[in-house]
Amino acid sequence: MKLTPQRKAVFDVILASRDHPTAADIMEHLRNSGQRVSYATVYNSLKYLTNAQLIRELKIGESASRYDARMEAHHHIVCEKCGRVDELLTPLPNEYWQAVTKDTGYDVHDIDIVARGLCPDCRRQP
Amino acid sequence: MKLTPQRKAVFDVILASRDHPTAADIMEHLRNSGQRVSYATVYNSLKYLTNAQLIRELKIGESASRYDARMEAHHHIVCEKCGRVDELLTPLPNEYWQAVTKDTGYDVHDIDIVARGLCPDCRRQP
DNA sequence: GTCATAATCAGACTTATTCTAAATGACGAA
DNA sequence: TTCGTCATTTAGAATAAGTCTGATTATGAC
Repeated sequence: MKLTPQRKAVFDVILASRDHPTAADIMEHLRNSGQRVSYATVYNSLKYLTNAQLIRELKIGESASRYDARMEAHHHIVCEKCGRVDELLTPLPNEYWQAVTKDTGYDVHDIDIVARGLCPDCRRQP
Repeated sequence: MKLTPQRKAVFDVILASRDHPTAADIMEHLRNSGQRVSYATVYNSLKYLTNAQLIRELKIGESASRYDARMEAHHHIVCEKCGRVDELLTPLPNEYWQAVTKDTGYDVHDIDIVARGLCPDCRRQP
């Protein structure tokens, strides 16, 4: 009694979407495809899926969190013009981790990167 | 008619605080020091100061934005236990910028890093 | 089938932030 | 000075994202 139909439905929406949908996007998608879900369930599902490591939550400085079903280590890049969020697969060099540990004295668990700029499409149209 | 007394007061609070205060922290600080300000003014001031490049806004995945009066290029590291936010001065190597540009096709304007881990104080007390 | 527990639901609530409309203040022109 | 204009401040209403509540509805174990 874990991956309920609602949770699976939420997961499927995230998997299918190539963008990184927000809770509201997911709600809209589910409603449009004729499923009746409550907001509480969507958020519950997102939390469950995050704990289950099936998705991850992205907080990239917008008001609403986005969700990503790609679980391999990666970062994100946001277009400042059209708002689209792409995967950023460029890995951070190991020396950077080491330098952070050394410079801050922290036990570093995780380093998150959000780049910003103009996406290829928006570069073309000024 | 620009850097009004209220805006200066907000700026001074951020300058004086070694932590990175939220709007609510700033409000509290001002009220405690006997100044009557409205929330709208605090937010207006924060926006003005940000535009004037006197402070910057930090969105590090918490619900509330924090504000930082240190303007030189730098990043942040958050303690997962006590929540404190420290400066992360370790610069990102130039090759990383180049690699991001190459890998994504974006015109990269800015790369933001938020590291997470255990601060030196919290490492000591398990 | 019965029971305990977990998940769902609608809607109320909270928190951070923005908006609104009225009041205040600063400055330049007459 | 007095006026008019326009930016700023204010209190409180409005919004947006997310969480909580209490009642209802599955689900699986027995």
